[in-house]
Amino acid sequence: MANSPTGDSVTDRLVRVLETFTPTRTVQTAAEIGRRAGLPSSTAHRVVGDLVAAGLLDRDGDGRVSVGLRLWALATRSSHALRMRQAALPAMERVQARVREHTQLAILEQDEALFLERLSHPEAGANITRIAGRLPLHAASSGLVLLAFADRAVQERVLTRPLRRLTAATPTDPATVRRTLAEVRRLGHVIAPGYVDVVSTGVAVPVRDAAGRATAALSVVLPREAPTALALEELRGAARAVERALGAG
Amino acid sequence: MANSPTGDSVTDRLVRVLETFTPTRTVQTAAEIGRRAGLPSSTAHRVVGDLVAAGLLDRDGDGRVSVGLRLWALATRSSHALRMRQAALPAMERVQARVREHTQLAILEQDEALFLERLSHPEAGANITRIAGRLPLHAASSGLVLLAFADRAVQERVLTRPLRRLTAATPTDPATVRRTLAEVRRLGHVIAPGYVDVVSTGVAVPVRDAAGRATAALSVVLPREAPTALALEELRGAARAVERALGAG
DNA sequence: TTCGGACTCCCGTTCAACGGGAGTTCGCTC
DNA sequence: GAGCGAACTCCCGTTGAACGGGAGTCCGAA
Repeated sequence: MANSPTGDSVTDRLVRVLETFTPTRTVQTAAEIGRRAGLPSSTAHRVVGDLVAAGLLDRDGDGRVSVGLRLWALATRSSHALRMRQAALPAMERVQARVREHTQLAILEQDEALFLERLSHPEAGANITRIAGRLPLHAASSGLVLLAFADRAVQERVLTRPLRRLTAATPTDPATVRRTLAEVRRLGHVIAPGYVDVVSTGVAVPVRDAAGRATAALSVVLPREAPTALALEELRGAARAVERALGAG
Repeated sequence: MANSPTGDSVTDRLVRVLETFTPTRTVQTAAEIGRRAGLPSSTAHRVVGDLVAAGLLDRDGDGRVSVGLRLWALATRSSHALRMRQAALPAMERVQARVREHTQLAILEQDEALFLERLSHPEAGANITRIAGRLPLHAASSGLVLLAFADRAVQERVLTRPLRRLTAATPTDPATVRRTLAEVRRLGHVIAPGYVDVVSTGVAVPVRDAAGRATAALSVVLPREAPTALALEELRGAARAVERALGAG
């Protein structure tokens, strides 16, 4: 029946189906989903029907479906993301007001940096990241602090896999990244010029828990050659504020 | 096998499991989940294990589990909630800066008002609603505008079911609510004194689509006897801004 | 009118999920 | 430290729900 050799439970497939949706592809037909998830047509239609019935997908006027609000409502029961966001927002607003550039909050998820929140500044330039967007840990400034203060196991896993190059400046040599991580641990911050986007520099600091691990990263995206001192100072203060808020909450 | 008589697919059960989590109960043991979802012990443990493997639940140090970040990441592929939130946030920030009270964004979901976002004001009092929280449509000011500009079918469904009383002031007579809805349609806003919480008054306006239906509601929570004129004016402006942003986006 | 794609329905096959039950671990109480 | 209960894991025979090939419908484009 299942032609796929490795573990393919109903739950796995559900996740696969949901993952066919991306920020730029938010509505699809059942047939498209089936093709992308590798399901036979009749199965795809049945599964999509089930998910619509359960409210995890919404069917619009025509046959097209999108990820359902129900799922959003269920997901917000995720205490971690929500609590982190709540704890960080006030501090992020302060940073953004002073630095007047994009201010971001990211966490480590599935060996990538997942951006939970972003405050944009109208005067600031364009920005690649978006809420719920992801970037590789070795490239984004947020990712580097997350990685620097993560479990050794995560570091090994990430560094033994090929490191994707986003720009000419992206470090893709594991040894280089290792040196950067050591430096990050020493300084408590990272400055990543052009790693993600040639015209901008990311500045990031960790939000750490009692055990010293980074539970999140706060970052600011500056123009490539802009001074970083103010951003760094603000981020440090914000990180401490978030740590206090998490401890208190 | 399935002892439950009515439709009980794997997907349904997955949703039931996730729904055992609430904003105040964000971590549970597998056994607790099983009890609350009405599953036999061995099944509960197996199912929870599967969900953890799929990343939809996270297991912490001990045996306890919480809703996984993975789910959050999947859910944010829900274009509707995310786009609405993005479109509304700037306008909400303006309202909050001027009115200096809790400012909220809600949408209609599963015949309830689902709060997508809330900006709290430190000077403002306590507030019942929370992000991802829900309130009945006939009680919350947001709910009333959502209901007033919703499909007739939704209105009938809601009004033919018993209307829950939250405070002495909550309207629970369908005829009264109908009159209120007509009024809301005429005025384009609603003022709900004490319906949800005796000490506060909700003021809400609809964000409408091209067809005139409410796609969301913006609201402000004021102290019970506070003047509402400023809030109303700000909300109206904000709603128009959100409508423009949605149209442009 | 034909063609192709999206979708629905049907139905025989089959295997993965089911859950009872036994066993293990842990922490608490007396 | 014996006894107890709860949480959890593992095993395994049963079975019915999910599977998916295939045929049929609908619709729009060529």
